[in-house]
Amino acid sequence: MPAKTDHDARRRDVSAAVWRVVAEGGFGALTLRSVAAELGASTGLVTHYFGSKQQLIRHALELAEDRTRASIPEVTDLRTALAAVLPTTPEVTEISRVWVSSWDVALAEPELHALERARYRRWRTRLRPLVIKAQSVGDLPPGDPGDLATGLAAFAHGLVVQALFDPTTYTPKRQLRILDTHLAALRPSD
Amino acid sequence: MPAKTDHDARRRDVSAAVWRVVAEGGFGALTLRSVAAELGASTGLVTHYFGSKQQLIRHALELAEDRTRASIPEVTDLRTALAAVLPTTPEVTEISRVWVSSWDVALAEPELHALERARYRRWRTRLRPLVIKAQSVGDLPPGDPGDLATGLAAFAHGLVVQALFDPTTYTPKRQLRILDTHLAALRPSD
DNA sequence: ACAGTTGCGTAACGGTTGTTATGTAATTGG
DNA sequence: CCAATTACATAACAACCGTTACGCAACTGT
Repeated sequence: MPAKTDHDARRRDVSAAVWRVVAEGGFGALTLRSVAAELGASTGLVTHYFGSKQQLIRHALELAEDRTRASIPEVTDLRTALAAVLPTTPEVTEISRVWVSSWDVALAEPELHALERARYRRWRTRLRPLVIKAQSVGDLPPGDPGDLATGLAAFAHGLVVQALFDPTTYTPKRQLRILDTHLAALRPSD
Repeated sequence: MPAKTDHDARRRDVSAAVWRVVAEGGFGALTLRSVAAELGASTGLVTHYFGSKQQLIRHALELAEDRTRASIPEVTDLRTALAAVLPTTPEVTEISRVWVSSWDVALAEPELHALERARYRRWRTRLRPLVIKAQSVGDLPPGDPGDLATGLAAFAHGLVVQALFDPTTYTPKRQLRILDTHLAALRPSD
């Protein structure tokens, strides 16, 4: 019944083209035709694997999530968890670019808005035990771990945005230094 | 020679329509026709006052800057300066929405990218003396004031984003509490 | 070998986009 | 009063958008 080609492999090709388009031009540049052109194929191929533009956008966000997860493998340490989201490598820079870019469309469309909110909640939930651990060894002051996780996530993402707009100023080394001195400043003395 | 209508007043009308469009739908929704429709006028009127779409985008960013400046009047205190950018009022929420939304197009277009970088640099420069003052009275630990300003700006903007996506969780009160406990945690216990 | 299914290029469709030209009414200075 | 200028609606324009339909080639199970 099924035809020759490896469906999943082809889908991954389209998927990769979607990523390249969004990584370079943001979500404003994501169109069926730009993906097709990036792939050197026709729009028919794109619609064959992704029925509509909504699904393309959805898929781009899933890709961002997958790549984020892949770039942050099983972290048990707060500093590492925060350092992992900073654009200190081309890979993470690309991912960050896509996330920040997605906020325009995510703020406009209620469904994507809810998705992004859920994503943030998951991130803070993942950060929470690391915060508690850091508190227990005296690396962080006492206080609501949720608020602390929010603050640290905020610090990290805010730094991401500044680094994206000013990569010359915020070299990888400088980003990590700022993170480290920030964490050091948060450590209660004794 | 000139005709009847008050040119500047009319221009402000168009300007207000531009703001309403961007505040509600983000930069993805900013088109000549959406502005005209918002104004109940024709596209001819819009192009009469703003020649091209580039200028419309540019103007929307200027508006955001103006409103930001207007909502942060002559701040001499670090906490107030940071609290002023948090979306704790409808007005600041609207402005924040526009800024975050603008990052998609700002990351894509080199000219807007440079503008946003400059804007961030100005903000940090304005924050710097407040940081130094806070350090001198023992509210902030010693260290590079530039790095501290970056970190505090990052914290604030990161909190802005989370609050925009989760206003139920981050009520104005909670935002300010998170800010205050964060600043308190940064105070060296000498 | 043939019927059925899949892969995907081609292309048409109606709608929207930014830009530009045209027309017309109203105002003003001489 | 008239020539010049401005304000703006109307609308044409080519380009582009997402979606859909069509058609053909290639493969598969029977």
